[in-house]
Amino acid sequence: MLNNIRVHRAIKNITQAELAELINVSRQTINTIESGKYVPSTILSLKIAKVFGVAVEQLFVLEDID
Amino acid sequence: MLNNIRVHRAIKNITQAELAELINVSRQTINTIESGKYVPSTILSLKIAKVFGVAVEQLFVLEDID
DNA sequence: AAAAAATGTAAAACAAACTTGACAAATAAA
DNA sequence: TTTATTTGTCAAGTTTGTTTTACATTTTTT
Repeated sequence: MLNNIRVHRAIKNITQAELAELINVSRQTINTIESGKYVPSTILSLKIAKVFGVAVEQLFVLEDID
Repeated sequence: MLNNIRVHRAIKNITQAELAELINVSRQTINTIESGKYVPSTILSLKIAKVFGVAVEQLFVLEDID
């Protein structure tokens, strides 16, 4: 599972803390998601995608083949 | 959080068990997601959306205002 | 180069998602 | 109207996501 949060944060020029605040989660949640430690819930994915104005599919990409 | 899984299942004419098998989860997982008991992980959302050929946003809709 | 801001990381605790197994209720088919 | 298929639900257990607190490291600004 890959994600492009860092890229979209860069495009919008906001910090992890700012993104966290926008969707009401802790900064560590953003940090750990962004660094691929875990995949967020669908609710968070939708909220993050909404902030960036993109589809969930553009932010999170399935990679494992099963 | 609303979802349209049942509708898309109807369109594709597949059972809960068949959908479950397609994405390698238990039938109960599909059943409970479909009936709104909990929201799936982003990984499952992406897989389900892929099966139906729609975006995650078309399948799961945020409704609570925060 | 020093100070400030941003990011990485870790542990403990809790919440939410998911599984299995098993059975009841409803719907469809024979 | 009996049988088969599909769907609903419950409980217990495991795994994964999320929070909080706290500190270390890296990057940016002055």
